[in-house]
Amino acid sequence: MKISQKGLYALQAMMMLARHYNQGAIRIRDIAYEEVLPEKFLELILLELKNARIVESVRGAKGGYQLRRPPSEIRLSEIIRLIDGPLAPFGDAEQLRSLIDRDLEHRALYQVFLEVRNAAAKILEHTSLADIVGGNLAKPRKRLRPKKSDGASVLPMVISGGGRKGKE
Amino acid sequence: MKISQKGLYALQAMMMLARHYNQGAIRIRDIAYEEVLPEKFLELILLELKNARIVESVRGAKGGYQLRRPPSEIRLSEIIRLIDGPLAPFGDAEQLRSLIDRDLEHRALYQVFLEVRNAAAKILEHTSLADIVGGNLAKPRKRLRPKKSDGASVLPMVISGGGRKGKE
DNA sequence: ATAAACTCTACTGAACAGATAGGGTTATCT
DNA sequence: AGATAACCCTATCTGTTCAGTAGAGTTTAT
Repeated sequence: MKISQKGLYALQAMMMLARHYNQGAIRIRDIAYEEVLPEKFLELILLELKNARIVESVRGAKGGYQLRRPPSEIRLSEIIRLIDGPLAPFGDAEQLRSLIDRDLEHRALYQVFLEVRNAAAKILEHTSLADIVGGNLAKPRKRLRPKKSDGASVLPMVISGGGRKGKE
Repeated sequence: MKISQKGLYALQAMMMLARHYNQGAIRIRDIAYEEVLPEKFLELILLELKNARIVESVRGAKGGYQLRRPPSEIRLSEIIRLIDGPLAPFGDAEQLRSLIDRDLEHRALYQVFLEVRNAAAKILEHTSLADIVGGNLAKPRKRLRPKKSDGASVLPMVISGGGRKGKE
C-alpha cells in the first residue's frame, strides 16, 4: 500500500477535525489554512469523506465539516482504504488469497505479500484518530477491538497445505 | 510501499533463477516464456538487477542470466527496494524519522507510518528467495539474521518524548 | 562469418497524481 | 428579500509514472 499526498492530506484534515470534535462544524478554509493544504483540493477530499459517511457537512453560511463519530471510532485503515485503496502491497487481500490457492508456482511469494498486508492492517485497523491527536479529549488508549464489516480482517487465514512458515 | 507489475515480474524472474541456481545461465527468452512475462520488458528488468549486482549476465551465444549469490542470501527486500523503492507507505524511513522529530503536530501519524514500514521490513528482510522457491536445493529455513548495510534496519527507533505506544 | 545472445537508448500510449476553475445550491443574516 | 457565505459538483489541465515496444549496437560460440 502506498499513501499518496492526497491520503496524507485526508489524514491531516481528519486529525484536525478530531481535535475539534464536538465543537461544531469547521470551514474548509480554516482546515486548509491551519494544516497548510491546498483549499480546492481539500474540498474534493472532504467531499469524498462525506460520501463515505465518515464526516458530515453543514451547508450554507456558518457551515463546515465535522466528524460523524468520535475520533476513537475512526480507524486510520478506514481513511487510507477510502483514499488510497487496499492495504496489500500488491492487489488486495481477496486477490492474494485466490492467487495463493491457484498459482502453485508463486504461492509462497503471494503468501509473503499477504503477511505484509496483514501486518499493516493489524496496525492501521487498531489505531484510531484518537490515538494520534495530541488530544484534549482523546483517551490515549490504543488497541481497538477488531470490528466486523470494516472490509477486511487480519485473522490467520492459514492456507490449505501450507508448507513454509515454520514458526513465524 | 506498493509493488508494481514490474516489481512482480522481477520477483518471478528471480524465483526462476533461484530454482536453477548453479545450473548455468538462463536466456531471457526462456525466463519470459516459462514465467509468461513480456520479453523486452523483462530484458530491462534484468539489466537493472545486473547493474545492482544481484544477478550477472553471460553475453554472446549461449549467454543468459544467473544469480550472483545463493538464493538464501538474496532478500526480497533487496529486490523490492531496487525496483519499487522504499518499504515505507509514505516517503522513506529516514524522512519519516525526521518528520517525527520536526513536525510536532503530526508526529504520532508519522510514527504509525514508520511502524508499518518496520513491520513490512521485518518480513521482507527476513525472507530470502530460498524461502519461497518450492526448492530442490532451497533449505526451507526462514529468518535470516538482520544484516548491516542493506540500506535500512528495523530496529526500535524509539522517539524522544514519545507518549503513546502503551504496550504494543 | 554467422547467428545467438545481452546492452542500451529512445519512444509511446494510457493512466494517475495533484491540482485549479467555476458555476450551482443551500443556508444565514440583516 | 437580497446579499453573502458556505458547501456541491463537474470539468479541465499539466506533469509524471507505468507498462511496454523498437531497434541499432556489442559480445561470444561455433
